[in-house]
Amino acid sequence: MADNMNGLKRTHYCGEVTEIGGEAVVCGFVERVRDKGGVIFIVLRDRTGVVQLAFSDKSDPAVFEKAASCKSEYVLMAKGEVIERESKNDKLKTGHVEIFVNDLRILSKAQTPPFEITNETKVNEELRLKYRYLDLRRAPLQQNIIMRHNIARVTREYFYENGFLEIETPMMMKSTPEGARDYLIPSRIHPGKFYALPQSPQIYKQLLMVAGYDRYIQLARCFRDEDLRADRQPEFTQIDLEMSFVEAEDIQGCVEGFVQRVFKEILNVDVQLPLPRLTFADAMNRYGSDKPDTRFGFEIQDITDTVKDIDFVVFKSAIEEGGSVRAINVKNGAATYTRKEIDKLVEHAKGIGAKGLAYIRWADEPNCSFKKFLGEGDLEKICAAVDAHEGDLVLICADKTKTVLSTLGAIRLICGKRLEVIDENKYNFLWITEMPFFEYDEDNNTWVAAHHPFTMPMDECLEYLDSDPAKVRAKAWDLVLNGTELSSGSIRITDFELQQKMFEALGMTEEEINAKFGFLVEAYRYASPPHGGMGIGLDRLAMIMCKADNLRDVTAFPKVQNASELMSECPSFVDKPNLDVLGIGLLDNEE
RNA sequence: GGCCCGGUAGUUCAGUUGGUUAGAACGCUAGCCUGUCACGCUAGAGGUCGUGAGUUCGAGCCUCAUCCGGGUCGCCA
Repeated sequence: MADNMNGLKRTHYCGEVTEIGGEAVVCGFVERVRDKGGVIFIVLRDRTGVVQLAFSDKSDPAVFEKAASCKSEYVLMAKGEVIERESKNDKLKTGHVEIFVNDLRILSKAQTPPFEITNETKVNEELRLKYRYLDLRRAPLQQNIIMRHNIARVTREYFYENGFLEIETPMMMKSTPEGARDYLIPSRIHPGKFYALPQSPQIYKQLLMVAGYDRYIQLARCFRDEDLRADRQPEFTQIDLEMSFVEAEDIQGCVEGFVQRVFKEILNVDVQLPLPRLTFADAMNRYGSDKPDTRFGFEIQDITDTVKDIDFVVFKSAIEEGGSVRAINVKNGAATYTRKEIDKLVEHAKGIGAKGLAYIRWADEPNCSFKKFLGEGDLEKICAAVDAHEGDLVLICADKTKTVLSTLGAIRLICGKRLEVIDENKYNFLWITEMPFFEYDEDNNTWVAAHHPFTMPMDECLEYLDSDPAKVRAKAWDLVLNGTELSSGSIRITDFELQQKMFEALGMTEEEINAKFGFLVEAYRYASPPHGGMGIGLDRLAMIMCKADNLRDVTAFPKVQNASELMSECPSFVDKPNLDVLGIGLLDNEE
């Protein structure tokens, strides 16, 4: 039988026992037992830190014997006098004190855990996720979860102070199959009908503006049934906001104030405002990405003009087909790349869709992979064009411009990481503006909305809506932090006629529009303030602020790559009666 | 769905051209130790080498399939 807590009340958290003298009652988990024979030390841990308990065989034998029986991860409560340690441990906040225990309660015994609960761990993540509740005892993970709490707290404080109302929107809503796949919820009362979990509260927050709530904020759970990545979980939390009577700059200004506040308060990092801006077109041209990491250089340079007369078929055919030749100059001693490493980069480029990479490696002298096609002075011209010097590696890609940019953008990131030129203590925010309104869908030869279909086109682009979709830019923008898309926002269409026209431009028939979004179009018939808003990825923000490299480290109970949870083993089959009541039969897996 | 990486005691890893009884560290168990703090010392237990098939006199190692996990491309309006 375990002991109880009768007669004891916690007076201190472990990490807060710092004052010598007086009595303390602490609770927590056994981090470590050091049994010296006549004296025993137990390190006790809770979420605030650790404190050392001391026991002697000269004092109460019952207490001493109980201390000797303690093992890792037992849950204890201990009362005793806070005394000075004979020799101090400078590594700990409580390293100068210990509690000389006169009342010890073993509240719960633990079986030996499947892995050691230590701050640093090399244990396979699969095992840690199966026993997530044990992994979550580890201090680094607890600190991440606590930091995430604090980010959420500061978020609420900031937006409340700025006049935002926190309003909950439904988790069960109408399925709108455009964009990401919905998670569906079958309806028992309406057999054959389904609710969807929200991909975002987009429509509801717009309707809150129609309803006159003016400023809305919600830490909204969102769900997308798509494949996972290190920075993508199927369920995630968005700092969702919407504002009335504003232009893009007003929303951006509000969010800038928020990031400045949260970085100052949580990390004591000063974020300089206003944040830098880059148009979407410039971002693509310079970094080959709509979410560039600007903490390092290696920018993409267009050398089409420089190489247009060189008799190298790879360059020639790319240019003739309307593409371009572009290069990145990988500095920082990249010429030390071995042939094997360069081959690997080329393979990677091929994996992205490029036909290959040409290169100039300038170790002792410029060594060029397409030397035999070069004329007198050509090499010098190319080197001059990209400012190449000894020690540099110039990687060149020739193809359709879109392919060239995405390839070099990806290769740039790989080189940046490999050469360790990225300052981990830097926080480079960047607004990406003037996003394209449409994207060309090459599979179906149609234009599709690059954003949700409620996004307002830029005023001067309205005339091209029908005639030249490629020219239309949106009143939409992203906020990028260190190469991660943190946030996305737009001004919404509030004119029902324009909204109708947008749906039509996206190829929807009137019937489809009415069936899917009729209630939204109708709402705008009753007048609406001009409005817009943003969604800020709370998980990604926490990930970057914790210096984690995946969302699992800032999510208490994350899913793995196949969208299952290793601890509870969900998703799971359900019994046939439960399916019957929903009117659902299965094609496969029926036994 | 494609590509890349990984899977050997509880954990982290080593394991030679394919060759005797598969090792180490930590953890665990038992004992000793009055000042440890990654405590120390002694002894011990602990393995279907992810799973299945194949090649071979012989497979942890080679081949094929498959499962699980990670990264990434597609996908994520």
